[in-house]
Amino acid sequence: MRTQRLFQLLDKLRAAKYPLAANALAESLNVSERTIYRDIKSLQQMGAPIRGESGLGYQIEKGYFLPPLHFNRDELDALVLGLRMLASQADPQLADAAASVQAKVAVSLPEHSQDALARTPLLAPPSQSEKAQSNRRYMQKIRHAIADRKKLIVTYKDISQAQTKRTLHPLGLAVFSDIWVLTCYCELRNSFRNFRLDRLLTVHTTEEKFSFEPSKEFHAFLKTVPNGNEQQK
Amino acid sequence: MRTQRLFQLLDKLRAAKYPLAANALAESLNVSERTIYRDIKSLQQMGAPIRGESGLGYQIEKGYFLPPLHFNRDELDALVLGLRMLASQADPQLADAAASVQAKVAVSLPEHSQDALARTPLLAPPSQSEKAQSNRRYMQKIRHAIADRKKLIVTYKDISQAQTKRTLHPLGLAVFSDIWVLTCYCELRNSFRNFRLDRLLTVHTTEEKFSFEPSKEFHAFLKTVPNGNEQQK
DNA sequence: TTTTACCCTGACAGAAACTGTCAGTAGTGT
DNA sequence: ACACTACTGACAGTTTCTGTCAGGGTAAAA
Repeated sequence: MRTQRLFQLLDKLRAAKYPLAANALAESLNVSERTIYRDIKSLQQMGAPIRGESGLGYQIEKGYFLPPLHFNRDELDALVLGLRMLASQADPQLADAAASVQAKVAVSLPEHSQDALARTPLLAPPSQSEKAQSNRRYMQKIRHAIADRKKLIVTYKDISQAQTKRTLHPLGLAVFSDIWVLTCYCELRNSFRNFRLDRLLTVHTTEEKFSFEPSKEFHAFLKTVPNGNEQQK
Repeated sequence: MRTQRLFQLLDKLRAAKYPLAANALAESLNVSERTIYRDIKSLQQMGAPIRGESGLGYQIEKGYFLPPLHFNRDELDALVLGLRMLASQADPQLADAAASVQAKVAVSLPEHSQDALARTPLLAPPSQSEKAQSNRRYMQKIRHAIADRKKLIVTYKDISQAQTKRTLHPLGLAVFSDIWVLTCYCELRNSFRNFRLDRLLTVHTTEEKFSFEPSKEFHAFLKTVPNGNEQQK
């Protein structure tokens, strides 16, 4: 538990460009400042080159304990543009995560590649269109419900403008350029249903978890789709 | 406390030439065997390549130094979905690169995260629409020209269906959900011009390189765009 | 086949470590 | 002087960790 957090702390420090203050770290790791101070001390005692400056925050000597990752130019392009495309459409939390991935990968790269990362001339400007906004609206809630296997109660406006309210097992999300579709198992109809995120009127996460039933899982749904949509292996 | 011991354990395994049995490790670290089993399990979950064989003991793959990257669930989601979104629209070479990034990251991840990667229930099915196809058509050529700073000669069909042929300095690409736009400096007009990839009729890469002129570079173009499109912080 | 030498797991209660809170000191830059 | 931050000690409550016990496996030697 603590060990995990120590590694997370290291990761955050490595990824950060500027000094990080204890209170910021405390918040992002969901512990008190006091604990951060204790953790930092532990890391220092274990040899990590972390220095803290009053009024500033903590910094770690760069290059400390890094895994050797080697990406060629195409791979860097793919990584950066992929993350940018995601960030341009996803909810803020996921967009932050994308930035954090890029930061973590960046520090584990040779220096000349680090510049290349940020300067990649492949952009995906954040979309502020109405559709994009409504996609984002419940995205985070839905992602979490999928991950936690919590039932959702949603009201949905279908193509004919009719509103329906259902209890669902959220299974997965699929993106078709700018249309996001939530795949669910519908309790009422006893079958798989898909919902466009921009047509969801309300989404309520229940505390009730749905249990594992092979025939009602995402992979079962995918098998019903002719064009094997499973992305690469 | 425990963290310390985990490192000691790692050290002992690395230093040992022959397999070490749990009871020997227990004695040298002054804990019970049970604790050793638990510690080993923790290390394995953190990605350490330790294998235990009945009747023998534990050995670690040599050359292993440190549990490397750590991504949380959101970060893994961002990485995977970002790469999938990219792969759904990009040219085959870039799509392959995306797969390769995922593979490289996967191997540097703790065991339990590796599964999570492939099973992420966030998809972006490859788009086979006409528009997607025409986006892909010259994408690779263009990416390389941007990277190599080689002039392009293109014929383009603009909104009014008029065809034009130009010599361009390709500077960057921008993605707006399913529309890909190539930003260029146009030699003829002496200004920046944008071209939709799906409106390009022909693209020819010349061997002539364009030289560096700050006012004709991508970052100069970006400054002319009000909505600071530079991604991430 | 039996024995030996190990790996590995679950349960549980007591021990130890960790944590938040509070209260206070000290350094650094504006 | 003020704002902001690193740091430390003490203490009680909570969580995690540990050892013990009681099994179940596997692979090779005897």
